[in-house]
Amino acid sequence: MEHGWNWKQGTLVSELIQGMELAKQLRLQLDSASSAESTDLLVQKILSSYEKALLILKFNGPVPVAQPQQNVGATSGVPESPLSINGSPRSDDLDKDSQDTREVSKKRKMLPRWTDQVRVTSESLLEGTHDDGFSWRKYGQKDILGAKYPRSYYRCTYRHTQDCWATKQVQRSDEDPTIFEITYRGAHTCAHGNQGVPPPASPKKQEHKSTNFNNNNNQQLQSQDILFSLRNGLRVNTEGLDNKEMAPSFSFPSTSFGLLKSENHSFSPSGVLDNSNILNSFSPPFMSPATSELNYFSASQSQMNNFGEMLNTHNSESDLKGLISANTSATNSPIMDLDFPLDQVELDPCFQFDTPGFFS
DNA sequence: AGCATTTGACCCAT
DNA sequence: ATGGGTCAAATGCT
Repeated sequence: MEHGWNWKQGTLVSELIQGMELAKQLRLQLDSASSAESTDLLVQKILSSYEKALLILKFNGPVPVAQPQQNVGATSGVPESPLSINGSPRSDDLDKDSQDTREVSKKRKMLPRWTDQVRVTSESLLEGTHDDGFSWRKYGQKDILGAKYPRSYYRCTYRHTQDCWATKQVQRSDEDPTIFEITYRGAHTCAHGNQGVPPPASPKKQEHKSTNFNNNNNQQLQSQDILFSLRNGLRVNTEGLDNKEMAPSFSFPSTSFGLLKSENHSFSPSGVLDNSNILNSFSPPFMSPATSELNYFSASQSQMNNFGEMLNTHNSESDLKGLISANTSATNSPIMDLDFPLDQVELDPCFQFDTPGFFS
């Protein structure tokens, strides 16, 4: 462990915890309809905490130490590993060298993974043409043991042309058939999904269509995304965190986009970040093109990517992971909220987490 | 013709 | 041995 990072990590955790506590206070205040001033103050404090945390993350940069490939996609969300991927890893590579196949498989396994739960409304059922700006191609469907509905497998259309290894799985919920659990793996590296989305067919769709930002510029927008995400109720799921996959699952409440948008206008993160593009970073409800599976995001994939990547970037697995996995094992629940540590871990609010040596 | 989906088979991890 | 994930030929659609 690097001492410098330990210290920053401690501060980071401290800031995050503080932000979480403040958010809880805010929630209480909202429940009790407190004054707007105190609410604003809390919001500012929360934002300040997360900003600090983000700055810590940002200035640390990628961990230079050789790491397992699980975090190679720290900035782009998709591994930029030297592994040679030719898009046809199976039969072709088998002939050439089985090593390649293994590495491809390994790479795929290491892709960050997160899950989004989305609810299908009758409206979206009818619209049927929602798009998240990314182009998916279905490559498989399987009946899953114990699941009522089959699971569908999608990959980025531009896997071969742009070496984009993003995939997603869509699984209809047994309990609530209107809910689709979408598991994403890897972030898009293709330009298509993140360039300006083609003009929508109707003004209504324009409202739902996101202008996806370019992945290459993701870094600039990460902070905005994260702040916005947090402000709108970030949920972190550990689905898939089976102690091998490090990427936490980020789930955003399926709030209506109208609400998100209107709220966002008043969101000003202390002037440090230009949030003028935040609106554009959100993806609309969508339906996978030409598929029978309905799904839509409540928040853009890139947002979830970004946050997961931020947490992964530095591979400071120990503490954040520790917090998460500890709870996972304690509850044995596949899904849990990020706010668990504050409920289950007794923290002295006055404790100085950035005390040198605390995390070493 | 070109692209997407379907679906049985295969591979791999457990 | 089994289940999940992926491939790729067959088929469908535009």
